[in-house]
Amino acid sequence: MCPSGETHVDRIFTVLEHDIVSGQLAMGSKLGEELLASRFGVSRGPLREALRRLEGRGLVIRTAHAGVRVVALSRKALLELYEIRELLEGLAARLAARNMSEEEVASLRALLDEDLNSGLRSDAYPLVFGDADFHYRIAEGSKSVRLKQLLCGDLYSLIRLCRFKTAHVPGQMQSFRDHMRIIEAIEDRDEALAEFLMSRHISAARARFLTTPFNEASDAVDSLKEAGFA
Amino acid sequence: MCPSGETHVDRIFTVLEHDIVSGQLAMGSKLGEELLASRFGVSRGPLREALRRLEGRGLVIRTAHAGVRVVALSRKALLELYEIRELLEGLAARLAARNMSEEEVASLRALLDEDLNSGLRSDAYPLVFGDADFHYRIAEGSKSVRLKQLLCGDLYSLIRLCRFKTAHVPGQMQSFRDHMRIIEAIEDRDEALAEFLMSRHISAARARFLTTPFNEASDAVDSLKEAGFA
DNA sequence: ATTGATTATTTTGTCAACAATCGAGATGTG
DNA sequence: CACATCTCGATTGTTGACAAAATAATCAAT
Repeated sequence: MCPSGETHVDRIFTVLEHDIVSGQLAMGSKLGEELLASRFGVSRGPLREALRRLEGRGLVIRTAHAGVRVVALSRKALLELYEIRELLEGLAARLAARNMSEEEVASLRALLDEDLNSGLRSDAYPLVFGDADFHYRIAEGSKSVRLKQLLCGDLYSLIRLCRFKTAHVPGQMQSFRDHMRIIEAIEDRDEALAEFLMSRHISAARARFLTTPFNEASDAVDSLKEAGFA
Repeated sequence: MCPSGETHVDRIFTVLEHDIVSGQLAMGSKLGEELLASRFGVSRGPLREALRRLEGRGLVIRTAHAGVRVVALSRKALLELYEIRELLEGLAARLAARNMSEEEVASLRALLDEDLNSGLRSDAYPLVFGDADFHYRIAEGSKSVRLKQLLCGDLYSLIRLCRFKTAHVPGQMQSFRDHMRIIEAIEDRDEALAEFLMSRHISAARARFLTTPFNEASDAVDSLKEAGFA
């Protein structure tokens, strides 16, 4: 029933995590236990445990006797995430310039060159994925397990959760040029420059986000909180 | 049976979290379900859910059909944590200098003055608590809920987990002087200085940690990992 | 005596049923 | 008509039992 070690909880956790960070489950959605359990073809027990794991990672919020909902990130929370990510991605770039193997550097360079050829003509969608991949590899290359876990597992997930709404079409070219400069710094093993460029890269993304209208429901959440209802 | 909203899972989670970060549960300890369930006077269901929450927060590690153990932090992992905390605590100090209310600043100042009077004569133990309280208030004063959650909930917990072993008796006076300088910077609303001082404060702690012999079992874990057994 | 396979026991994973709690709609009252 | 209360339905919290897997113990063979 459980092929090769993977338990039901693991499977459900993975699927739900993906559905949340990919935006298929809207922020604030209620996750009824009975419904989800039947959808996954399991009992409520394993499902609840998977939800508890998501709760521990801050992707869902459970209120006693009321059920669990997908976390609703307010504009303020998003800005906090960007502020943190600005520092941590910078650190990752610095460590990557120090610790990445030559093979990893070459592979990343190849990835960027490929994006340059295929991504320029078309829409922004492949660039979004390319962007995710780029940052993922930097985190990987930092050789810091905890840092990679923080950036890829927690922070980046939550940001991507909202990125799908705020189309960041403007600035995609600038973003790509940032990436090019960053990998040049890494190739030169210039730690300080890599950190600076990456920090500024995130800072620019935050600034771009700051100017977006942000017509989301989370604004309503903010209003409620400010009014003292939550 | 459940007085006012707090469910069994919440209670167990809180107790276990405290027991882990306070060192009462040694790193790598196995947490048998049946035993713990009887100790808490509940069934295995809620206990497992609490463990799943801890798993999501990275405080325990579960291997399928083998049980859950308290996370064993290697020396390398500790250093990674210090590296991250250096940046994040600096950010917290900068934001605290910007966002802390006058009351919070005054209260923090009072706390330090009190420590100065009561803590100088005696052993280092109250200073450890004072240190935790100091950093907690800075994180709180940053007014960034995510940052506070990261520092207090995850990073600081894990570091305190090992702090109890590495007696940081040397440098306690220097640490206290650092705190004094930091609050002065916050009182002056000098964001850059507060960030710099706090970063250096953590950096010094890391350097101190780096020179400790570290006679722990996690070294064995490191050796095993390097040998490719895990 | 050590190694290997095999059984036994313990521990974990899952399930279905029960109890407790909350929310919505109905009902009665000012 | 507004408002408070009550009842009922639905959802969550908890439990004990059962199935599956892994560790521990047993024993035979070299």
